[in-house]
Amino acid sequence: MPAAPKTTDAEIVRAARKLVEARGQDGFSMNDVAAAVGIRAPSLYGRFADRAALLAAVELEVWRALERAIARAPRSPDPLETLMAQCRAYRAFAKAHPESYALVYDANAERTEEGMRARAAALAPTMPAFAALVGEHDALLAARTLVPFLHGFVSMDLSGAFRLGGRLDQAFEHGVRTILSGLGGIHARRARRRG
Amino acid sequence: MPAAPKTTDAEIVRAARKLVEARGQDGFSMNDVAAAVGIRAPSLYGRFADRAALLAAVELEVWRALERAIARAPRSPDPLETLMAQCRAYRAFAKAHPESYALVYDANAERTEEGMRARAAALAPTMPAFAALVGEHDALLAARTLVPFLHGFVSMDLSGAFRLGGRLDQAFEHGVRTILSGLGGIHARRARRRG
DNA sequence: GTCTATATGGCGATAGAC
DNA sequence: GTCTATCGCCATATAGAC
Repeated sequence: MPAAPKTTDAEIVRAARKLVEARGQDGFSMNDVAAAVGIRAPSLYGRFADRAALLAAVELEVWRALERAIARAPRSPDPLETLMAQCRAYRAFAKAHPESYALVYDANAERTEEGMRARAAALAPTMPAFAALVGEHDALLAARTLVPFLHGFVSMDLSGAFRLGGRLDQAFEHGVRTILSGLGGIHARRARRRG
Repeated sequence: MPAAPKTTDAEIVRAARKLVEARGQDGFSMNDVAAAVGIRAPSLYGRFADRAALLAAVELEVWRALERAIARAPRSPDPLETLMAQCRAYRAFAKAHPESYALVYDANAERTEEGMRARAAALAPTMPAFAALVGEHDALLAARTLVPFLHGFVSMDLSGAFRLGGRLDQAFEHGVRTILSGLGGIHARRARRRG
């Protein structure tokens, strides 16, 4: 009779994510994770191939959490206000879970197809507002301008690159509005050209 | 009579940077650095307090290299074209030295006053073009919108977040132009209001 | 300033019993 | 599925001689 399970994969991933958020993706060992769920390190290898596989599972959880955070942002009849609220939700998530956020954008992580899909899904809730603002035709292009700004802003913030003090919020709002304004202008010109 | 120096601090930093670029900031040990300059690991501690101090010295070198890369970008009578060229230089630098770039924006690194100054200096060569485009008064605000986009774009690129293939260059140019257009629009409106 | 020697301890991962 | 035991490795950092 085989040994009875003392835990579940989900609980292990949850524990690993907690450790990542507390001390960073290099700040925990397989031993730590095992101890957190009441088993020994070697037992983890029966469930996850290696440390990288466990970390990849954590990454998926983080993308899903970000997706929920964006989806929960308040909607408005004005797509611009909806997008602003979603941008704020994005930034708030990164500020609340800086290590998780750093994990999913780590340049040295191996890119899995599943991870890429989870990332796209996380940003999907913004697409209707983009479409309403600049039209279906330019929605993707618009996202490809605004999202890098979002990521850049929060990641510069997390890395301590800003010295703006209380004006950070203003700078963020200003940046988002500037970009949406630029997008709107281009959209208007294109629409005129298209007649 | 004390032992003669076999190397210099500058050579050590250069070797460390080469190792960072080859294998990432966690991909080398004090032993590796020492071996690369022909000494033993313990000898490094006579020159740098610890590993973090050596890494901080590498960071300074990277900022200076980025500054040179931006300063070398071709200028044009049109500030918009000057800024485009500087943005391309920024992106090219990050693509050419991805691990160095990741190092200087690492969220977990300790922020030194010297590092912050080096970062500001690296971006200083863009300020005249910003001022020419949107006026002295809005130059800083403009940089605080465009630079996060730059950083976000290249860092998403480096982390494999894009699946655009050859259209990456287009997306980059489009993003920069959209932002500059948004900035220009806001500047024009403000100038009208001011008088 | 550099050396040898070493303290000290962690890590990921595997073997094989139960 | 979990365990104990262990391999094999490499790390940062210090002590003290030259």
